[in-house]
Amino acid sequence: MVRAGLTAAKVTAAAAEMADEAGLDSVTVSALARRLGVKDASLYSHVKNLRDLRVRIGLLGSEEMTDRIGAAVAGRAGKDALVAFADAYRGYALGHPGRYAATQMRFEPEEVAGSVGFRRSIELTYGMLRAYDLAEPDLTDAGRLLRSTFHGYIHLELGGGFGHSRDVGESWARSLDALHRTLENWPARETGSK
Amino acid sequence: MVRAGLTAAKVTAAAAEMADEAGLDSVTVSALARRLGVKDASLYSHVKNLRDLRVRIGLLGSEEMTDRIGAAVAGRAGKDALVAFADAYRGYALGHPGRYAATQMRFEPEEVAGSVGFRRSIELTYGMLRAYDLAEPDLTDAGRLLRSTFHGYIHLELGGGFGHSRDVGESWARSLDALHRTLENWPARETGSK
DNA sequence: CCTTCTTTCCTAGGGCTTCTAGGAAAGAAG
DNA sequence: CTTCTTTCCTAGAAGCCCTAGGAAAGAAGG
Repeated sequence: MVRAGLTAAKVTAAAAEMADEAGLDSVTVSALARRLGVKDASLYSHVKNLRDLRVRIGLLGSEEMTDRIGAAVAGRAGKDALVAFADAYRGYALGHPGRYAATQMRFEPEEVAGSVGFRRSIELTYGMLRAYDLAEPDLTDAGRLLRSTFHGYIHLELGGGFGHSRDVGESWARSLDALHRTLENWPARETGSK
Repeated sequence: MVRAGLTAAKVTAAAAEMADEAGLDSVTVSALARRLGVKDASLYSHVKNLRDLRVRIGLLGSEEMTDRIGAAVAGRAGKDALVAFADAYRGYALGHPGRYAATQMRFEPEEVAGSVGFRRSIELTYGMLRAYDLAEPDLTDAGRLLRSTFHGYIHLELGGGFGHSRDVGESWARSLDALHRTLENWPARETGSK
């Protein structure tokens, strides 16, 4: 019997490739076993179940993604940092759609407990926002707006939700421009203005 | 043999309820058959397959949602219209998370061909943006930014992506305020400003 | 009323999936 | 060379999607 020499990390890496190629939903235990030249049951030595497999893809993706974003924003501030953050975010998501989708699962607290990706993601966001000189709760509100916009854009773009007429990259750049101005002129509390 | 008296519409309605209660992924042919007191195979007289069932939920959702949004924005303009649109959007999505998720599927052209929901959704968006006096391609860019933000916000909120500290409704209201200002002061082309 | 047609629902079954139990053998550790 | 751990296996239960072919309920027509 020639062994395949699998480990949890190798299994996860193969699953992540599959996810990017064919979509997260098509990552199944049996399809992955076929790809690895192994029987279904053998994978259960490395991974608890299907859910666990997908969670591992998500944790891997969040770490890779925050690595890239961290490198992109290093030494930048203000609009430079915003654009670098956003482009690294979008670039990773478009290049690794399956991994990205896995980062958006609804995780249980114990599933993300030992992972650094998600914590670092929050730190990076707040670090980038520092230049805009906001105080809580505006900081939280602005962070939520940014995350929502980034995620929503990518989700719609990956889902084919945008028509083909106008280049999405250009729309994206213009939206970042608009967001930068929004952050610079963040509305004061209790604005009565219309 | 006592008949259940099913039709495609009744099957879809039951499926939509299931989706809202337990998530779109848990809408399966066999689970739906159990709920309706019928054998799996019987549902295939009303629905082509699982995909078709979920598409029907999405089309139903898009029509219900645009009905609500249309009623909300009627007679309003400017920021009033924006807030009415956004609140109706968020209200429907939070109240019907399964239906909403189904509206975000990747549809094939022939699947949405006979449906009015998606077309009306575009019309409503452009109608609401009319007050901001934008010309193409700014109109498209602004529309994409709005859709992304709305969808991203709801997706993160439904996915438990926001912490519990700050009230999401308040963040939402502040973000709408910020978006309104963004639309009012939409950046001119080729801004060199930082 | 009685025949015919259409639609709804059924049984039976194939094929794919997840996952468990229990065992064999490869490779590491003593 | 023996012992232990880990990897991988076979076997099988249970659930899912979907098709084929048939029965019966209800509608439509004579």
